[in-house]
Amino acid sequence: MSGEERPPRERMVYSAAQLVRSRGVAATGVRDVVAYANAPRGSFQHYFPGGKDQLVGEALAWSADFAARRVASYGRQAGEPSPSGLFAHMARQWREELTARRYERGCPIMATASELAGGDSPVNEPLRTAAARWERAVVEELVRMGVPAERAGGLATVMISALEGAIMLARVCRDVGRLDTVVSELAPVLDSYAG
Amino acid sequence: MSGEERPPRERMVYSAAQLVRSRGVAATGVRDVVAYANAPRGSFQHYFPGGKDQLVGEALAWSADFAARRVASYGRQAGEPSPSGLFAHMARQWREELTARRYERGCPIMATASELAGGDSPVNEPLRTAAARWERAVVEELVRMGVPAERAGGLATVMISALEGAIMLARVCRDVGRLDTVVSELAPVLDSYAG
DNA sequence: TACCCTTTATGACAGGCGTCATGGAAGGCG
DNA sequence: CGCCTTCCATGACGCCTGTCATAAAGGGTA
Repeated sequence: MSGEERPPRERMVYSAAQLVRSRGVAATGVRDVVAYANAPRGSFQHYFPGGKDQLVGEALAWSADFAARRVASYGRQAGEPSPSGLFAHMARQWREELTARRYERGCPIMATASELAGGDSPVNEPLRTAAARWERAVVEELVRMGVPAERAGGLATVMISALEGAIMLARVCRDVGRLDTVVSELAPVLDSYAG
Repeated sequence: MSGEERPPRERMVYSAAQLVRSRGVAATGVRDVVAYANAPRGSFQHYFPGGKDQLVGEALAWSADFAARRVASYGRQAGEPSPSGLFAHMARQWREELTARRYERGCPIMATASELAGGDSPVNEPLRTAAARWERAVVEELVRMGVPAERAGGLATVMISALEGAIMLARVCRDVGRLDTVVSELAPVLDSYAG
């Protein structure tokens, strides 16, 4: 998009994120990432002395940052913000992504978790951090719109859980309608935080 | 447990399911499966001429069957069945599984979806069939307890989505509390199918 | 006994993986 | 000029992957 393209290191992190969330961690080779990023091969071991684990970890951090920004963007463009509105905002972005890219890419956190969360990989901590960052962004956005703090945590967990599951079902069934279903079904609970 | 152990073929399918849902598809080698199942190595290519894809496909079918049976078991042991009761039933089983096995194993459908649902793998169809089988089992259980048919589909989608996402978060954060949170937050919506 | 079909055994193949070692360009700076 | 740090290039290493080829047991049946 922009005239000058980003430096190789950044391109590799971004590329790793995209490849991981579309085929998973194990199926994403470092050579693939380098080629996808149009980066010099020798640069990989220079910028990522920690190897593949470091690359995946940074890809997760990048993704979490991206997700957090998306969440925070809701407050600035919503007239009358509400929990269900925020949830619909998040789901809509995924709906567009899935249809535009034909269900090619899913959530990098889910992909990494499925493969690594069960063991004791070094990527485990970046993974937990990424999930926490995303969750915290949702909580902060909820609190900002008036949801009591002790209620926001639970709502955020439900929103992220349902969204992740719906993304998965949408990809498996090749049907973005799952996202709409979850949004409309969940709207009542999300907005009844007063009761 | 039982005196006579199951035939090698069945053991391999079962083992494949367990390994896939703990480390993912790509990280699960056929040699691993054979060793884990205590099966003769030469038997793999005899029973699964379709190779790894066939094995993973059958592992998914087995898992879906297992999940469907678990769902159906609720109706037989619940005094006053309700949607939220069914959901709590499903979540409780996962809670026990995750704590007993220390978050080692997740959902095989999620694991396979994360790696393969984006492309055009032969495993894609078994994957979709497995998800549909599980979803259908939930729908049937809901209808059996009096939920209108046109409402059951949406509820089942929400339940499965939220459960899958909560499983993921629980594994990432090593905290089964996420499951309890989702159960208690979702209870109101699930039981308000009359309105 | 001989035969045949099912099941198991074993070794090899080509290819990909992550990582490492080594060496060369590029450019600021004394 | 020389030096040194940053960045890139290239080839190789050992390991593991899924698959195949080939052959040998096992166990009924005629």
